[in-house]
Amino acid sequence: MATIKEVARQAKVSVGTVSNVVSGSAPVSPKLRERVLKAISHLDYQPNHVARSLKVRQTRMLGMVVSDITNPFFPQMVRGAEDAALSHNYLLVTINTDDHLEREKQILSVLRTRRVDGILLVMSPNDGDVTHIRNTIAAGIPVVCLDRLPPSLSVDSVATDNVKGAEMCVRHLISMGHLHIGIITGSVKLQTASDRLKGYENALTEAGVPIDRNLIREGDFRLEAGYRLSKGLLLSAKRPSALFATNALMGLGAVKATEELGLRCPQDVAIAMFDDLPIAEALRPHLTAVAQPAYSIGFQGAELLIGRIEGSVNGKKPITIRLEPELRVRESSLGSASPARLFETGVPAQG
Amino acid sequence: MATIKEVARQAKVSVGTVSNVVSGSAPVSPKLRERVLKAISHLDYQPNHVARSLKVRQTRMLGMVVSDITNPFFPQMVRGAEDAALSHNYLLVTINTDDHLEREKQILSVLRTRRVDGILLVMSPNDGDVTHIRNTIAAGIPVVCLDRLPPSLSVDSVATDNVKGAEMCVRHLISMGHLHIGIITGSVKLQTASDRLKGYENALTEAGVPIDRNLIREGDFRLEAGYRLSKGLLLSAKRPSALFATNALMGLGAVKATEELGLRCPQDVAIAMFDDLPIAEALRPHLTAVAQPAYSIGFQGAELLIGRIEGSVNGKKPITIRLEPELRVRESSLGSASPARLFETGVPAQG
DNA sequence: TTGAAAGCGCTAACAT
DNA sequence: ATGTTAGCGCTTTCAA
Repeated sequence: MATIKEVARQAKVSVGTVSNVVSGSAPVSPKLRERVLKAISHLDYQPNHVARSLKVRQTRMLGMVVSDITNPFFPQMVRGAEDAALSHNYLLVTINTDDHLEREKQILSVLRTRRVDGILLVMSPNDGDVTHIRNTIAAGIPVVCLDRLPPSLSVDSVATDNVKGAEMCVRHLISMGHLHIGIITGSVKLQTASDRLKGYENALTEAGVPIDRNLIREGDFRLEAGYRLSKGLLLSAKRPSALFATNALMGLGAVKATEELGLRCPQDVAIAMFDDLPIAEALRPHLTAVAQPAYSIGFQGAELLIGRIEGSVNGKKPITIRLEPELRVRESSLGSASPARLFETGVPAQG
Repeated sequence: MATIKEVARQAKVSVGTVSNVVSGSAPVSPKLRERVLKAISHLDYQPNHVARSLKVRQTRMLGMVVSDITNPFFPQMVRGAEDAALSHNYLLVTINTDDHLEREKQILSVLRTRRVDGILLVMSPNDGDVTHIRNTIAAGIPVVCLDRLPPSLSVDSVATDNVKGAEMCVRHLISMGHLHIGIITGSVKLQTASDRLKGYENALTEAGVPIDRNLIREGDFRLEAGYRLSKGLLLSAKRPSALFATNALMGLGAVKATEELGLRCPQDVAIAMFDDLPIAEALRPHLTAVAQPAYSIGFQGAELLIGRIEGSVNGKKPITIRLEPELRVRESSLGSASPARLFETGVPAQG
């Protein structure tokens, strides 16, 4: 690979002039510019960005730490972040943690050593152990948290209003006549999960329906957990007439469990979930879902981060962006709870 | 951020000694090592990987160029590549092209300027215009092509045996009594697509079924195209009794079209597709699919690439790895073509 | 075993 | 407008 020196020699100019031609940071006479350009194309010269990074002390790289890109919620978010990053000439480096805190710590350390200019972080469940994040910020690397929020940390963040989304969803189920609504949730250590649970409780409470702890089942945000917890609920003495899954994978698990038990959706059990799938409408049952603006979360997160990096956003107070969820009602929740069915399964109509 | 110099000063040793402690590349006496370690933790020193990269002329970064991470086939592949990369201490930088050739060229140029050590590439449709890839390789950056193969380029590659996968799938449909099988395919400019088409034709031919060009519909690998092309086929005079979708998104489009026309799957029209979805078994109808080892493609691709980079793999001849697809038969293809139905739609049983 | 110093390829300050 | 040069933070020879 040719260096700036070789280009300079071939064009019979100084390296400074070549640099000026390449970066346009200072005027160069047409004659010399011509010669430089010719040498560049002749030598197939590509500036060494590593050397530049060392000199100007910025890599124009952003770290993106997600739990698992194979979870269909994240690719959209990553695309949003990538589009914003590239439009500002940053490169996005995405790494998965699988929600392991130790891995997250290690990755943050790698990103520091790599001197990324900033980090977009989807936190792992952490029990308040956030010193690694604090240290990263203290080392001068701005961090913007996406999707999940750190209860005990003052940091910029972009996320959906999860309480509200869950409220909308559960209110809808109640309006369809369901009073016995099971919820399957990921780790309530994640504020995402606890907020959705709170929304569920709010909606029930405002409708005067007492909270039944038996209807609340906690696992992780994977399909398998959704399947297992749903099965537990559907086989319990007081079978719920509706299931609220707190993310898409758990929702699919609920569908699988429902099917496997020979129950019809929505006639026997209604299902609604947090997160919509891009492919949802192509599949049966058409699932009622709370759509999150995943792309926007990524995009706005990256914009905010870049604002911090470049100083256009300043101020000590953390910036909190809450995006609006959208309820998409589809057939999976459209069967109303029928007293007859409730009677059959021995569950008396409540309220 | 502390530098190696500050650590050296604080530990009262030379920078060379600090370097040796950090990298372990030369022995250091316990006494000095101790002092250095203390200074490092005291200053929260993180070596500057950018400076190291400049000096040793390797970034330990791999570029991963995919068409679109929101296509559910790719996240698994990326995970495979990431796992392999991280285990060898490489960082994976993933970028989307949306199958735009111009964008691919631009990204390859960015990756060169960034001095990545190697590139994993899922090519865009290119009409044989591969000089940008050739140039990248000529510049000393090894490239391994994944999933899609360059007909006119001698380069390492890892992909599924697409001909075979399509053959398996179509043979299965034939064995279920289908002789009038429609195929919806992405751009046949991609060898991936043309190979699957070839497999389709092979299976028909070996069964003595003549190829009907009317049953072959070409679009791109997106859901919308799958939907549109399927609708066209299902509304045509000779409605096929089975649909073979050449990727998952097109398959979902086919499901949507089938539903929308009030046709039952598999009773009215059987559906089978290339690519399995991790979430497939949670959804109705359960789709018969040719599963590709996406994770393996990514993993083995990265291993091969790293082998090239580090010289453990050499030899001028390109290495071609073909992985075996696996047919997963599910309910969407289990209805056999009934003569009665064929009669209804005016299609006489053939063969 | 340790220290001193050159140099990776670039930018930017300074001199001309 | 152009050339010269110091220096970004590290690794690695070479000498001691």
